[in-house]
Amino acid sequence: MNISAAAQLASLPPKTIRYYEDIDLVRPGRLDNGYRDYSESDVHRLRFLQRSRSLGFTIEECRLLLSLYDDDHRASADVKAIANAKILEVDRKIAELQGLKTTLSALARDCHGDDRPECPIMDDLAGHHEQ
Amino acid sequence: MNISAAAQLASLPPKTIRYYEDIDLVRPGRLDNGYRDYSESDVHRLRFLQRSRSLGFTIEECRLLLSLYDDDHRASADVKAIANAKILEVDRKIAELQGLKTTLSALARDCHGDDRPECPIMDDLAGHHEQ
DNA sequence: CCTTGACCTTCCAGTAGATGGAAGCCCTAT
DNA sequence: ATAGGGCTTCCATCTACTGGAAGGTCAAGG
Repeated sequence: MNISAAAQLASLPPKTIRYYEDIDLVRPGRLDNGYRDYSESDVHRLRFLQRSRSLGFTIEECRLLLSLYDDDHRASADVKAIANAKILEVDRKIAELQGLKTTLSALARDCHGDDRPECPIMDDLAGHHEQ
Repeated sequence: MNISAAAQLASLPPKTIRYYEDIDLVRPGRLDNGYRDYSESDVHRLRFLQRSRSLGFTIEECRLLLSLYDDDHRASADVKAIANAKILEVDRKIAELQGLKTTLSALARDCHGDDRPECPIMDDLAGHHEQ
């Protein structure tokens, strides 16, 4: 499959996909005419990248996550430890999004749609969980 | 409060906080000696920025969200519409994180901690929700 | 067969969002 | 008064793309 089909499936611009190849995150095959040729599994990687990047993971974090699947030489114990660490991070992000949603919902609820609300929501703006 | 105290409370580097001032996201006062002076409400803004940036919202999206609280001239109907749109986005992000967590949990579970798992999890890597 | 248009390629420049380091001022503490 | 750490500004660098130019490829139509 060519790059724009892959782009469609992965919800990523072709430019970004080429960039991911430059930095060795994905290694599509090439056709005789020089066109990149993406397999199903390449598209899976790309979708994974799209998802985790849009959720605030850095490229290097994504590379690490992908390496969990790639690296046959990595000890399983390492894989497990890294995966568990990332799960905690994901849980934290979910909690933060839920806090954000609470803030936004309060704002939407308090807006009658015709006048400016009193909104002391600013107090809540930053969430209340200490870290 | 000076910049490093604010940095501590907001979980942001001082450098980033100065940058956010450059691009007019936060406007701390100044002491006579030229030092920046952060109020509680400045720190709230910064925490909010830290939170939403780390969750994948762009600076311009953050600016929009903050403007919901700032702009006394914006119609309430607009605030409500924007807040509701962002709530949908937040819900989508939460769902994606839950998908990511499922993937990572499966990986951690299938790793016995001593040997390489069979892991056909690659199939699941990109999540299964079409967009 | 040849052109037109929509692909694809590489390369190089520019943007967004920070981040690092130098040079110098401020403050407290010995 | 001088050593330390914190603060300031400014400029360079980095990450993660994004845009555009210049040119090759391919399927469709005249």
